[in-house]
Amino acid sequence: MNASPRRKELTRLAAQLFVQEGFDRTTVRMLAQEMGIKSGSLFHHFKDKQEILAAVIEEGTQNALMIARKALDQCAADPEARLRAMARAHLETLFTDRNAHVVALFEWRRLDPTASAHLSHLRDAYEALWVAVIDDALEAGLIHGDRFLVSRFVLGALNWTVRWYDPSGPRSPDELADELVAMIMPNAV
Amino acid sequence: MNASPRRKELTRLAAQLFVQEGFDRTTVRMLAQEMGIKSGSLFHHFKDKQEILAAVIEEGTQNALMIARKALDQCAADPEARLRAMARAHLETLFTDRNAHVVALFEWRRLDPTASAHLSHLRDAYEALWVAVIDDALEAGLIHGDRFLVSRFVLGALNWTVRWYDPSGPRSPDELADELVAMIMPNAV
DNA sequence: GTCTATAGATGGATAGAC
DNA sequence: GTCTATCCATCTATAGAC
Repeated sequence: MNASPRRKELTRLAAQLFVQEGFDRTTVRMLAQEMGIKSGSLFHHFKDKQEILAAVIEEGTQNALMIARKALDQCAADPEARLRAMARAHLETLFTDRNAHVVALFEWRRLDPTASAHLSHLRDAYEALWVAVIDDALEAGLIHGDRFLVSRFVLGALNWTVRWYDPSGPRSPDELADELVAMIMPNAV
Repeated sequence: MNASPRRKELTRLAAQLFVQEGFDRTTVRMLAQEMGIKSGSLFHHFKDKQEILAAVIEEGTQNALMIARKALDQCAADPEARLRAMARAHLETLFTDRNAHVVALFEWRRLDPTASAHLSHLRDAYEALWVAVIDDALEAGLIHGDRFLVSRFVLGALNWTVRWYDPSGPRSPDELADELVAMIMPNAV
């Protein structure tokens, strides 16, 4: 839709608040203050609060998709390397880029049905990327199990890091990703 | 605290609504209606909405702890069997017993600091159970990695099932748990 | 594009009768 | 222990001036 630089910046600030407080507890007054305007002015940029959430989630999922594609493009065809690259990319969008992807994952249910339907193809595209990479690893015999189950377990393990991992701690997001891959692929290096 | 049968029943109903709607979107009027009383009467049983959440989360964590302990008591000392038992117990409290444990996991951040501090020992006891079981599997050489990382990855994979798994589908929670254990322990049966 | 002002709705919680 | 009635805070969203 509308993707003015101004709106992009406002979306970025909204994402930050949504992660800190959760969507429901974030008021339009809080959003406006963070953006340096009054709450009434906010509705010049967004139709309503729902549209802000939709913008954040679209941004976050789009971003995750782009980062993952770039990561896959830059690495070899080796299934293990590709799996590692996906895990790293996922954590990068959660902790380095920050916020918007976290909102997409944890506040998806707060989208109204229309917005959810409109954005689901983005989420599906991202998950399809994962299933393809998992598939390759399965065919190469690196891991075993059902493609969808493995994908969802791995994504669950990665997503839940938001609840406990401190990116300013001793371990980098990349190391974290590598540890997860090592856990499910014990025969590799 | 107070654990009258009446309060237990109200807590159970509250858990159901909190899972369906989320804590923030659940109003005291909705809670009262589900309980068959008027909203004013609710405050005879609970000091405020926060106390309802605390009751649900205490119930959910307590329950997870009990189920897990019982499961461990009933199985052999074999590390693989114990890990499988823990995974099964975890999914059992999420999908069979239902609701209260889901609230404990997904709405913990909504607890006020006092309640959170008061309940954290329960959550810690449950996680300690996990770390101990993971530890045994590590020492037995069944899996590899850091004890805390493995625990959190596994718990993350299990917790995230709430977002996608349909317990009324073809796969039972026990089968799901077994698939996860197989994923990280590929050399076992 | 931002402001002030406020409408209109809904939320948590209380008081006091029964 | 439940009811009715209601207070009061707060929230989303709108209207119209600048």
